[in-house]
Amino acid sequence: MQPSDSLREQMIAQYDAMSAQLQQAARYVLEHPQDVALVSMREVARHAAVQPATMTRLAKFLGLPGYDELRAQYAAALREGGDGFAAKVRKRVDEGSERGVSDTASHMLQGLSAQLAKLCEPDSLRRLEAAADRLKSARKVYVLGLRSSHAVAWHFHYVMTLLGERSVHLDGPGGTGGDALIRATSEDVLLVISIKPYAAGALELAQLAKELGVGIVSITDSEVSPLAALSEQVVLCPTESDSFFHTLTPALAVSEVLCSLLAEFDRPKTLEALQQADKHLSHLNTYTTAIPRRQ
Amino acid sequence: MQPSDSLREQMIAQYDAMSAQLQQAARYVLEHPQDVALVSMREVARHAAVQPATMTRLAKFLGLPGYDELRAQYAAALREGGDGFAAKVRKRVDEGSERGVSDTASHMLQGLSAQLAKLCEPDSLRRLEAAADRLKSARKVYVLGLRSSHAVAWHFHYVMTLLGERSVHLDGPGGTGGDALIRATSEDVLLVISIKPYAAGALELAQLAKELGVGIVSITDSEVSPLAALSEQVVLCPTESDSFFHTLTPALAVSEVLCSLLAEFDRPKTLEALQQADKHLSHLNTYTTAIPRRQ
DNA sequence: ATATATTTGCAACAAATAAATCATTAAAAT
DNA sequence: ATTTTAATGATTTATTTGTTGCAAATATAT
Repeated sequence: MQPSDSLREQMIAQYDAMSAQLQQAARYVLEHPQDVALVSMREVARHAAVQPATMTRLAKFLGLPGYDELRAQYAAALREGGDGFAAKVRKRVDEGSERGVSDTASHMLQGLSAQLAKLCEPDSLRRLEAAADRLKSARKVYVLGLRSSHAVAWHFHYVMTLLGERSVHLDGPGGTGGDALIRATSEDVLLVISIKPYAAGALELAQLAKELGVGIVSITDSEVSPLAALSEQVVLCPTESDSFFHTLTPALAVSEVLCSLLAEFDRPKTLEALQQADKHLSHLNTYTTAIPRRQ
Repeated sequence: MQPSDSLREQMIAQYDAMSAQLQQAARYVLEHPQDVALVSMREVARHAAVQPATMTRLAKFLGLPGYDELRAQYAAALREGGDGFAAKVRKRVDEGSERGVSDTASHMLQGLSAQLAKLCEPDSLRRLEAAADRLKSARKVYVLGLRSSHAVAWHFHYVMTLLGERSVHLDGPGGTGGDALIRATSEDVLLVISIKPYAAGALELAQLAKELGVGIVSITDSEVSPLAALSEQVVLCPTESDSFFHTLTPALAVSEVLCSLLAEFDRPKTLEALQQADKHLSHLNTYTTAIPRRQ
């Protein structure tokens, strides 16, 4: 809520060393931090009953290049306060000052880290829970994700398969992916993942499923995503990244959380299913720990 | 945190009635409410990749006299949300009352966030950079990831395809995935993703590739992973999670970073490739922004 | 295919902004 | 008491802001 603390403390500490007008300005700033962020300098000055120039002088007195920097600090503070949870992580991003070659990588990773932290906000958690509940109640879960979202859809389906849940991946060669919906009923749910740019095929299938009475749960990137209008439950995930592309990492994280919530719901059943999968896969020699010898 | 709700809801409700540019502006506003309150209109417009005039038009479309009123509403909302203890305390209370399901989710997400943050350590960054360099020098990049790692492999390959790079995904029906290695040479590199438990098939193929002289770059979970011994470059990613399963999220993040580093290496070429891909995909009507009409 | 709206980008505008400059005033020191 | 110093207020200047008018481009209807 306060600007990087150092500023606030500095103002208090140096308050006695200020001139009368400066004190008056500083006092107002201390007592109305939001105004500094949200209102123009002249208006702040008017409220504080000082000359506009005094605000500039206050900023310079504090060692800042100008009033804009003062406002920027208060704006940043307000941002973090308003956002709540992601605050700490976001701060680290700003503080990251290593300018190197691997800076791109570092920035990206820190950004992703912040985005995941942001998913911990109450609203997101509510949505996750609601989505998990809806999936839980389904007889069968169809999973759909085209193009970039394919990775998320597939992973969700893969994990659900290990769990023994009745998961069906809507994907197949020659555009036959949608065929599995033939026997879908209103007892089933379709989990569809789609982020901008939205693949037309995924939307068409979702639309079709909805007309069949299938419940729709979606992982998408916006309240105004075309998917949102079709869905009973929507989980939102950010996709912005410093790079040329949208990131899928938050979407994947969301899908993993959904898997977890579903698994957690009935732990004994989950454990049993996993043991069964283990046995099956070890019979097939699917996994190894040593480097396999080739003959 | 949201502007008196009515505005937000109005935007969502009337979203479909907006023109393309208006939608783009509205979308940004919805997703970055703080920005509207804290930075100038022109800057918001720049971030939203929209003309300044469009922001004014958006405000008028919503029935407001001008953009200033829009900002005022968002500023007022931010005041209430960010300012008071009240908001935060209320949030905490809400959170506390449901110490159940959403706690699992929150824990997982925070854990993932921390893991990504850890990937910013110098050692990881060095490995990422080295891996990117090695991939950069390759004539062709084969990508391999089986079972759970399939998601990561596929996503990497998908992005690289958009970049126009010569990427080949070692995957195919009926176990024919390895066939693409037939003409692999020492000028090529294989990127293989594998985490515990390691799929035997992936290791076999990697071993084969190595015998062909193909350079191996791997994303894996441990220094003592069987992959590490085969690889010229290894990027390590954590996979531990609170849930029953190993998490793929860090691995995916790593692969996205690698894509970024490769894309960043030759920005002009990247941009050209992306434009070409854009054109191609729009010819095919791959993407949509509206809900497709079904006939 | 043509005509008619609608949407979009551009450029110019007046208003407002923060900072810089200078003159005046008050205070401190000699 | 006078000089020196700092503080304050008024004025000016170069930007930047939000808005508007208009033409090009696009979509829609006839």
